[in-house]
This record gives sequence, structure tokens and C-alpha cells, in this order.
Amino acid sequence: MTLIRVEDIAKYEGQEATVRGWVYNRTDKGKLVFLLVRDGSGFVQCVAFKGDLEEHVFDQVMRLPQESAVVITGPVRADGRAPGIPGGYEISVKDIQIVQVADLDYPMSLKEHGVDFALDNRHFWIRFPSQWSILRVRATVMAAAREWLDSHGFIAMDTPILTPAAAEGTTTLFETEYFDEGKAYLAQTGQLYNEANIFAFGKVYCFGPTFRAEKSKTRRHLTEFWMLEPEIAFCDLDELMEIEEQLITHIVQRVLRDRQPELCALKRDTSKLEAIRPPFPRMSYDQAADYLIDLYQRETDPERKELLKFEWGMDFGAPHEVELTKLHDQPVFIYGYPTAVKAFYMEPWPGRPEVCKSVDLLAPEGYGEICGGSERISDYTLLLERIRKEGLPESAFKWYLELRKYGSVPHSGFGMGVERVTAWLCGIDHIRETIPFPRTIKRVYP
RNA sequence: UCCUCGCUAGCUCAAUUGGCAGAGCGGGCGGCUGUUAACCGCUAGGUUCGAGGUUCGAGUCCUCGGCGAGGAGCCA
Repeated sequence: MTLIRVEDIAKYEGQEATVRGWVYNRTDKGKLVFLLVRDGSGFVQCVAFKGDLEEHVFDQVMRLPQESAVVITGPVRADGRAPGIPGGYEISVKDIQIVQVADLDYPMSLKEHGVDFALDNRHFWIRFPSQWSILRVRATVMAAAREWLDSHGFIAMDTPILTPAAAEGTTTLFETEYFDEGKAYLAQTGQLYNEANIFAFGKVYCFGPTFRAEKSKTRRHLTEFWMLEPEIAFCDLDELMEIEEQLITHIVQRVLRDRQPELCALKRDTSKLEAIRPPFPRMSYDQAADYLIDLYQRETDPERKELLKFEWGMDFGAPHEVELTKLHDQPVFIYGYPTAVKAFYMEPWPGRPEVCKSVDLLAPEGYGEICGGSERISDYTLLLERIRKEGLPESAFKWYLELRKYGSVPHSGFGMGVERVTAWLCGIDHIRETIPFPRTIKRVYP
């Protein structure tokens, strides 16, 4: 008996194989029972004929409840009628071991469910082909990102999740007691620590959960999400964009190569992803602003006009980002945002202090911002001035400022939101499905 | 915080003008050798989110509250 993984089933055509898994669906048809079995790596149809099994066994198979655990052995056959991920192959049940007969009150039937019910049952929902596929793509996004960085001289350098006094207002930070030291806060970014790390390691990245207590209630926000943050010494804004487009391209290629059955199960139009290749278009904030102002002025529908309202100096809202992504089939860089709407540590544009060397990467098809980054201020005096202007506590930034005194160089970095990238690649419209157990303003269960 | 919508069987939903609370799925029993979220027959299953009000009569109308969704704002 050869134990196989369903994702490799094509290799075993004509051979006897064993799969271990769970009954996702059962259809009985008189003397014939179809079991759609999940084994974690895929979904495969197993067919039991009454004549092949002892009568009491067949009878048990015919009544096997959804989600029962089984070990099935039999020959693998190619059959175009067989559903599954990947489909096209099925196993004839010659032997079946029933590890557990599931209770009959499994809450998630295979019909439609409302969002709230599905999320209350997230611990079961992840068994569904759609959710399973999305989370497999997520894992590949994460693996591909590490793979590219690790092979391009970046050192993985974890940054703390418990952090001291807030770098900015405490309103969006989750707070916790920290022994006798007062308050600690869950990290919103590892960037400041990454900036320390590059002066030891040159090119680094951190990759972990980040926490934002924003009262955002949209399809693009979670309170706990995973962010990849590379930071590079001796790197300006142009070089940063090159790194971003190389990384994103690699991720897209890997997902296309390794997650084809999952994308197919999600009915993703992969031709849109196959077309992604660097260099990505670059557009200045000024150009984007001109375009959006023109769009705003020409809009006649009052409701839409209100949403598209724009003037130079504003940050983009979701509707603006959507309009900008419609201009290209590729991800698009928007660089040179107004200093006033960006963070204090961004390097000013030479000769134009009202603009800074920041860049956002917007995914196509209306997905919007997937990466945000900038060249950082490398001059001590300028950074100190900025910290004071923002009214930030100087003492908390002592170590950060000191980095500018000993070997400071131009450096840049960015953050990539794993959930937003995954949502884009999967073609789904809400990022809560791209993380196993989403945390939103209204949900910390399960 | 604001705007809009929703809450009826385990799930997804229906219920005409205020007039007997229903269907599909899921569960049970039975049938069928190619099902694809199978199909067919039978069957069990209800505090209509909560409190109060109007009315002969409220799932439906009114008031207050709760919960959720979509969007906006917010958002390194």
C-alpha cells in the first residue's frame, strides 16, 4: 500500500494507492457511492461499488456523515468526470477504514452561508475548497517572498512585537500592561528596528503580524495582519521601486507555477496575472493628482462626484486608488506624495520640501495599495526637526536618532501587506478570507 | 463617528394591503450503477433579535435597545 498525497495523484495513475482524509461530500446512487475526500493537499473523488465491498461496510459508507475521517485504498483511475482539486482522477474504494464517524450535526452544509455564520464557523469554513485554496495561495505568497529575499542578500531579522512608548498617537495602538515598566504596545511596524538592523546587516527584512486598533470597517482592513518589511542600506527611491517590482513579480510567478489548481478552483482569470512583468509603470503624485482632478471635474453624477472629490495635497481614498489602477494592466507605482500626508521620517524631495520620496504600489483590477515605502531621512538635524515638529517624544526616539550619527547613509524600505496581495492574486473581494482566523473590529472569535 | 441595509427553522431565504408562518438545503426513512452543492418520494423541525406601544388582529406599523453587513471617514 502506497500512501499518497492527493495533489500528486496524477503520478499514481493505474497504481493502487491509499489516501487518508475526511469526507467533504457524499453522494449515493443506489449501488454506487461517491465520496469527495480531502486530505489537506487536495480533494479527490472516491467511488465505492456495492459489489466491491462487504455488505455491512458498503452500508456504512452509504451513510457516512460529512467530515468523517477515513483511510481509503484502491486503484487510481483517470476519469474526466471526476471532480476535485486537482480533478480528473478518482480512486475505486477496495478497502476503507473509518477512523471516525462524524456527528450528524455538522453546521456547515455545502450550500451558501452568510458572512457572519461562516466566520463564526471559521474553524470549519477553512475546510471548504474556496477558503482552502485562498489559504494555500497565501502560504505560497509568504514562501515566495522569503525565497526571493533570501536569495538576494537579505537577512531575516525579526523585530519586536511588544514595543515601548508610542511612536505616534496611541489611538491606533493596542495597549497592554508591562510589569513595572508601565504600558507596552503591540507593534504596528518593524521599520524603525529594521533601520537599526541595516547598519549591521546591510539588507534585512522582518515578516510578522502587525496590529492596528483602527476603527476601519472596510474590505481592505484587519486589526491583525501580516506585513513583510524589507529595508535596504545605500538605496534610493528608484532602486527601491526596482526591488519591489522584482519581488512582486517573483511572487506572482511562483503562485502561477505552484497554485494553478487552487486558482482554477477560485475561478481566477490567470491571464491577468500572467501579463504581470516589470518594469511597472511609474506615476508621480502630481500626475495622478492632475488626472484625478480632471476626473472629478468631469463627473456628473453627484454621488460619485462626492466620492471622487480631490485636490492637490489630499491623500488618495479608496475610490481614487481604484481609478488610478484602471489606467494600467500592471501594478503601478505612485511616488512623491505630499509630505503633509505621509510619515515624519520620509526624505524630502530635493528642491521641493512639500513633497517626499515616498512610493505606494497599487495592484491592478481595482485592488489598490499593496506596498507602501519611502527613502528615509538620513540626516540627524533634519530628522530631529521633524520629530519636534510632529510633537513626538524625543526620548522615545533617542536610539532611532542616534542611527543618524554613526555611519548614516541613504536608505529605503517598504511594507507589503500579505493579505492584500493574496486577495489580489486570488481575485476575491474581502481580505478577511485571506488569513486563517481574521481579526476585525467586530470579531475576535474563533 | 456618519450614511445605507438587514435580523423569520441548523443554513439560505419567502410570506401580497396588517389577516392560517412557508420553500430549498441540511437531518431521519425509502428508491436509484456516474454523481458533480445529484435527483425522486415520505418525514421531523419555529420564543419571527429583545422590550414596550398601536390594533379585533403585528413577521409586517411606531418608539427604544441589541447584533451584524456594505460604504465613507480613519489608516507609516
